Amino acid sequence: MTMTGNEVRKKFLDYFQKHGHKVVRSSSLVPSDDPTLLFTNAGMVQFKRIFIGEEYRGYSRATSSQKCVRAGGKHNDLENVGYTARHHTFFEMLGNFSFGDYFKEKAIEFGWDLLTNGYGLDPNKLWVSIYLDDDEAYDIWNRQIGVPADRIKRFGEKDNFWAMGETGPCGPCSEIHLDRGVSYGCGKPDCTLGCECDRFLEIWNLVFMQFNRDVSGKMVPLPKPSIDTGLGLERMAAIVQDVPTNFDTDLIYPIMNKVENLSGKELGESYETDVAMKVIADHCRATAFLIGDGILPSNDGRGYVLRRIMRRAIRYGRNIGLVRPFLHQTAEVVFKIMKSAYPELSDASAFITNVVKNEEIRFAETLDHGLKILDETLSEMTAKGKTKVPGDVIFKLYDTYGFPVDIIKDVIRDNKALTLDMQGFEHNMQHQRERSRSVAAFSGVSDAYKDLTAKGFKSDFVGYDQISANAKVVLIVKDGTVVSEAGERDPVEIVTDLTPFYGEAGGQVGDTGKIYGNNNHLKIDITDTVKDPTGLIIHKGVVISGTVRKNDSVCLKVNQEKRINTSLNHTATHLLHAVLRNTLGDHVKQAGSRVSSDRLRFDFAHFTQIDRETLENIEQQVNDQIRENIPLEVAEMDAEDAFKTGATALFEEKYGDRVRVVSLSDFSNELCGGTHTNQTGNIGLFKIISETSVASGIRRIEALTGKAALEFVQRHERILHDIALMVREKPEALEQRVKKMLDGQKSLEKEVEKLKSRIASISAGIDVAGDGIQSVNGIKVLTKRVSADKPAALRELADKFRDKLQSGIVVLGSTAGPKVLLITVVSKDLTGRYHAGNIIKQVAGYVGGGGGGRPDMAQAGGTQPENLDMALEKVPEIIRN
RNA sequence: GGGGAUGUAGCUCAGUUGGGAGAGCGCGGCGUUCGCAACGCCGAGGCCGGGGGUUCGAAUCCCCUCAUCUCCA
Repeated sequence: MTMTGNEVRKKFLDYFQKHGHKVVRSSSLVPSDDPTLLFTNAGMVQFKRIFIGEEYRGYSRATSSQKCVRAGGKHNDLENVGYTARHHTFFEMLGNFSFGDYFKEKAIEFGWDLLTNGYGLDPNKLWVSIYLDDDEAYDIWNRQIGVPADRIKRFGEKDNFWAMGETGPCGPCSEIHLDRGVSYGCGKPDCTLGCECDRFLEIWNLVFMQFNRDVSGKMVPLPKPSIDTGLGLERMAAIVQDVPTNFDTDLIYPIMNKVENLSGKELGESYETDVAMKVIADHCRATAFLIGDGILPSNDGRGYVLRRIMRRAIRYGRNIGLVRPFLHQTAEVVFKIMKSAYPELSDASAFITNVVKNEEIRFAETLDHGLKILDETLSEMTAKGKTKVPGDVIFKLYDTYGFPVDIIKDVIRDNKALTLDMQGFEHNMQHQRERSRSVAAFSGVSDAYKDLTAKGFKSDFVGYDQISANAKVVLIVKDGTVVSEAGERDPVEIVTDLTPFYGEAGGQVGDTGKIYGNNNHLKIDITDTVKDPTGLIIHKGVVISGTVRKNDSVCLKVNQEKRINTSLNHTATHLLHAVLRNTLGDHVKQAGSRVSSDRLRFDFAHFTQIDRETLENIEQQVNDQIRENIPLEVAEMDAEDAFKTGATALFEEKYGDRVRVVSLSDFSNELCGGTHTNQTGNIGLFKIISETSVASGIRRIEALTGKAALEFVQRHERILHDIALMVREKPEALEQRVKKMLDGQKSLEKEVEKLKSRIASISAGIDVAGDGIQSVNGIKVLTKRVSADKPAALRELADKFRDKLQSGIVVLGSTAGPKVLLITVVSKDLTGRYHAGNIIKQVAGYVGGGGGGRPDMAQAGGTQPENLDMALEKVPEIIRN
């Protein structure tokens, strides 16, 4: 009986649930409270704060199957994928966790029991590694479990000691390995556990967290040792299904199958084909899940890593003849495989497919453009007889145009005469890396709050149905440190046991207001309220009068007007979100929002600009719902239940076990912790004020509600009214009127230009009666002062004179305000002997300017109008020389 | 966060130490044709992304800004 990958996952979670573990949903691939980490890369990431004592949850045993991505950042497996049996950018990590509950003994027991009895592995094929001096673990393995001494190996810090970072919790670990038999091995006589070959497969890592390493490197025993384990799902599936690589399991193989169909190639055909198929299979899993978690391809941060993964897959696709967009098709196989474990992924399939296809098209454009530039560069080189493509040229193609180096290599491969200066390229890359290295500053939770959060303290938010409340001051922080009291003009951060103040979260800004105490002798002005990742609500403000002390009883009052306006905007945001999905399609995903008292901003995934008509339609629909005066309903329920009801959830939000679902009839249904108005009618009016782009594939709508919306409309109406008055026309007819005026203006401008040049011609005496013409060196030379206000007018005149002269030189001058305009035209037959530019330079010298131009036409100017006549008189002399 | 590139006609793009804004496709008219395609002739269409500066003069040089593409972290 073989187990499917989904069954392997289920068996693991069921086993630990049976043993008192809480089954926890996989957290998002975007770590919710750790900006230093690019992606969730291990099962313990979502429990990190619990391990270091900054957070407390209602359970001490947990188990999960965690989505993980290792690409970019510290753990980067990207370049290895495709060439090995087990490297992935995306994988699932099964794990069981103990937070100060059981320790080594139980962890080892569970692990062994599940592997041998649960998954049915042969105990005689299992090997164990432990940390050098961890005799405790040795005893458990050897005496209690009964693993013979010759199958227990001790390894050093590199292999069997785990640490979260330079400092923090750490401890020895123990790994369970499987001997797959000599057929997988290298065949060397000394082949044993630890050998580089494929015979021994590491399957399960049990981490015994028992120390805390401080900055000096000293290791202090933790009060409550913990357990963190990790078992790769794909690897386990490969073992259970008895297949050589993870790629052969039912979790991944169907994707490669699809690639075979699309490309017409077959696995096993050649090494290159196999690599390409593995790369595509792996990368489209990562792609699907990353986009599913709200990341979009972009040019920095997480989005950039996603783009690199996608483009790598596309590149390998080209190697097996997949030149048309294909990645979105293979991604559909991922939805199918993962549907039972991750239903939300296939729910978002239309959106994900769209994003992928869009990126494929974009990359194709980049490649086309790059190929064109590459061709030009290469033909230029061969023309000059060069054979080595310089490193900086390769770098420029890559850096500026995003043209992949391997494709340059492909092109060169066909052209044997050329070589690439890869060393020079690497040198440039290195330089770029050094130049752009910058510290990613992360202002985490201040140390001042750690003691409080470690106790599991959470501020009690009572602001959903009241805007003032009495409470006790629990913590006062001044300049980042805990203080027992704060006086007048002190900037403070205050935590109370309960509060009606909403802390900034989910796009809604924090409340402002006042805190009173001590019979109103104490007054604190609160300018912002934030919510830290563990649930503390922190009031930020300044003490206006009196002194605030710890344990004081105070009264907190939220600024009512701002709160109400914010609530209106928040409810309107939900309406807008629902209308957008109904109107534009299910691919519309919220990508961010900001709800404040004076406006609302909503960012969402959509590929094109929304035309005027649709926008108006959206605005109308939102207002329709407002007039329906729908009562707002709020329900608290288990997160699992909420997802089942199909409530819209955001990717980046971290949801607890209990969630709040905000519904407006059956029109809108969203997970939301924000404050709302209780009837949609309160919103009054909803008015969109702009629709713009924020990033590729993301649009932003800004809108107003209530009074602000009305004021906006009135302001615009007033402007319209004033303009109508100005042009004496009804507002309804303004458009026609203004268009007519603009058209009229344009034709008038043209008419003026025409007339000006006619006047200039006439006043210049264009018929060349001999007036002003001299013979110099046997050439007809015309110098004349004319009136022209622009260089173009002067040019036109000069051309006319030249045409009349047929052969000769024309020098014209004019004054325009404080400046002088000059022009010289030499007829074509004389350009060999006279250069207009040289002549004009000398003439311009007399009027305090300079100039130049082509041999047959040159322009100049100057700043001394009083010298113009004198300058023109000098012309014959200049030409003579 | 730090670099590089691009922005010119409806579209794709030229524009060479700063000196008359262009081509191809598309569009309109006329001609050829029974009609269409094709072809020929003529024509309309541009704050050269926006703002500031240097200069007698800026699509071109400098600074700022916006948008798009791209690399690195």
